[in-house]
Amino acid sequence: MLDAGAIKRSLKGGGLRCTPQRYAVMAFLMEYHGHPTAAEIYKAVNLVDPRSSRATTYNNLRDLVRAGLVREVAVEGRAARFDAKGIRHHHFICDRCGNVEDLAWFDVPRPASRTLGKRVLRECELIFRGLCTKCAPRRASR
Amino acid sequence: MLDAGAIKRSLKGGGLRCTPQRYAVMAFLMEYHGHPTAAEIYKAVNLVDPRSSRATTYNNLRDLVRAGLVREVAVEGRAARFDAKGIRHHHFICDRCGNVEDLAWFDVPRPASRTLGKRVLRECELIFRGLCTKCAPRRASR
DNA sequence: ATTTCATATTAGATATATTCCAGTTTTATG
DNA sequence: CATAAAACTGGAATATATCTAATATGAAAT
Ligand SMILES: [Mn+2]
Ligand SMILES: [Mn+2]
Ligand SMILES: [Zn+2]
Ligand SMILES: [Zn+2]
Repeated sequence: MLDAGAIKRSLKGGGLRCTPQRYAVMAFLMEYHGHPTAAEIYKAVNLVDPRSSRATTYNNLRDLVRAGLVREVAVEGRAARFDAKGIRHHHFICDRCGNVEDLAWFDVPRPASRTLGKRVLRECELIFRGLCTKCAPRRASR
Repeated sequence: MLDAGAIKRSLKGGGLRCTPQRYAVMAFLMEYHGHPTAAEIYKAVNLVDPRSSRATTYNNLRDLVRAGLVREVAVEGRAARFDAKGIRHHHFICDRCGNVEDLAWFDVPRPASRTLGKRVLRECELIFRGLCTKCAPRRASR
């Protein structure tokens, strides 16, 4: 479905104006199941009107990440990838093709408060690495 | 101390020739306690002879990561950072200054093999985020 | 409905990070 | 020492992301 009112409200909640360009980025991330790069998002939202510039796409992604609505996943050597922070989940990143996949959430033990010291903990991110379903067999058979 | 023979052996073990440039990168990462960028490593190893080119520094870091001797930490929007894979540990990355800090290792539960499916799991990486000791107080008092 | 202005958008330039290239040098082996 | 695979080099090229400054717009207040 994709409730337009809900998106609008969540933008407002994050202190962000609801502009067509920003709405388009958020809506795209919410309905697209995957982890697109900024370039892919830019392209996708521009398939439909109105046109959004590259700078605006980057600006909006930055703002949405700051507002806690979107997560940015840094992948070594490649462009950053994004997903809407819907249900909590972990990630699996393929060594070979770089694909980012969702894994069901499970709780992660926090570090002992002694080891944290004066640091302020906001969140934790658990990334599993290896070969994805598509890459695993061909690597094994080589 | 930094055992030259040990470094040489670990390079050979990873199927890598021991060249002065590659040795310098590995030795630097082993004695330096921190998470330098490729540019910082390039600069550091060139303070002493022999001179290493930028391309070679990148090539060697890539090879060392592939050989499992070095870990690459991707930080969103910034240059990748590297550390020698000595003792297992987790990372804490500061939201504000981007600094990467080591946290004592503790075991992380693996995802159920049912959820992994045909994926081949190699390792897991746990990253904690928030404000580092230096950034925490000033943010709190603002 | 109109005014207002902080916020957002734009195209293009710029900055930063990383990889590629093709010719030369070096390492490790026998 | 001869050999061949691997590694090195500087510079060009590519990829990614941010900046700039002029213009436009959302939404709150009238
Ligand atoms: Mn995800
Ligand atoms: Mn580390
Ligand atoms: Zn894959
Ligand atoms: Zn900090």
